[in-house]
Amino acid sequence: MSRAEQREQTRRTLLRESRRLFTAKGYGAVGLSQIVNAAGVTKGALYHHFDGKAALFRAVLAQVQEEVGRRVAATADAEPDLWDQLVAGCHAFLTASADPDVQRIMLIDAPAVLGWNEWRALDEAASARHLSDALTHLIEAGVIARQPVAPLVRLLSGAMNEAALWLATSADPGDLADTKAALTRMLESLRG
Amino acid sequence: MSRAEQREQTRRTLLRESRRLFTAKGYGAVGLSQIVNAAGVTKGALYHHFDGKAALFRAVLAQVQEEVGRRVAATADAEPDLWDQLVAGCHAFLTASADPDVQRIMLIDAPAVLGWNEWRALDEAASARHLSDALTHLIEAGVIARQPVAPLVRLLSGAMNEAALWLATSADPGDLADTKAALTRMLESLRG
DNA sequence: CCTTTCGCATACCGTCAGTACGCGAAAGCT
DNA sequence: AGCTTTCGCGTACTGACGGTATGCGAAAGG
Repeated sequence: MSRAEQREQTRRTLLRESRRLFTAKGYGAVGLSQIVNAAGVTKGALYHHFDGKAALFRAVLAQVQEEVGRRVAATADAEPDLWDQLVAGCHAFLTASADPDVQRIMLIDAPAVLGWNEWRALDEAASARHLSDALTHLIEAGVIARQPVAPLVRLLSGAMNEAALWLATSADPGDLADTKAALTRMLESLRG
Repeated sequence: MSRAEQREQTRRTLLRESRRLFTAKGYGAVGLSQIVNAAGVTKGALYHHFDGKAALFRAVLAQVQEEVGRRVAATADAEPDLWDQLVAGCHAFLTASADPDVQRIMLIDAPAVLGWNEWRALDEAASARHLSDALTHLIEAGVIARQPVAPLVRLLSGAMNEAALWLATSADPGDLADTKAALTRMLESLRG
């Protein structure tokens, strides 16, 4: 195996195993020794690829955010109508957030580990950007009233994040439908 | 000084200093040695009063939540009309969340330190309960449509938490007014 | 075939949360 | 008052953690 291949494989294994452990136990409860044991390497390898525990977490977070962003964008783009794209994207975000990786890594640990400011910047670049773009286009198209977009994005993004976490612990499968209905009603209020 | 007085004073000093440090640096970046130094005691005293670092944080969080709950309830109760109570309470929550203690301790660190489940239970008992009660009363009174309350509470609670954090880093003072306006529009959609 | 590169292992360090135990002063008891 | 018990807290220690310095051995380059 060539050196480049070996390097890539080690890096991918570290990302995979750390993501698994972070998801299962949370950032604080996972030691570097557990990660390198699971990956079959040593701390030397880890520090050769990443600047430390937080940097490793950052790389894992980037993966998760990229996956969520792709899923949301794909679902939204399937709708021809601009308004339907917004609704479909929001529903897709709720669905994607059912993934335990998303919940623990992206919604719970990330703000505390990276600080809220950095988390917000990454969230903006990944998923919230789609929401921001959609709302801007809808305003340009005259579908919803002209108003500041930034506060709306934060309100809606926060609502969806929190609802997603709540749905994770919910026993009643009807809760997802109820939440989507309530969220849709909130969105509809923008069209009024 | 009597033993009871001494005990009480040590406990209060520990709570005060740890709250100050947690707010300034965040839970993870504060060591127990810093806390006991600031309080003028030793780790023996800390472990005599609390079961550990997480338990100390829990006690601090309870303080913060209680303060926020009181402020929100007081503002809401000043309104005679049931609907105005809801709006006033939500606005009061946004205002109260401008406090750095609330942001760092209650909104950022608490979910990661205690886990989201415990955080949610405490949040429910403290501040979200008021929101839940208000919505239930409004449904009983026929002011808003009959619908599941729990998803609404999570959506609105999450929206306000996130908006509060965003407002904290906002430079434009008009953002608060814009956010309150957007939030009010969301609430109005319930009356439709 | 010799040299350089570099991916990674080994061994170590400072700091942290948490624990075991002892002291000394206040509180109860006769 | 004196004697004992209680208990608030200090002291001294431990294991585990994140992080660093350094060395080795195989692949790449000439």
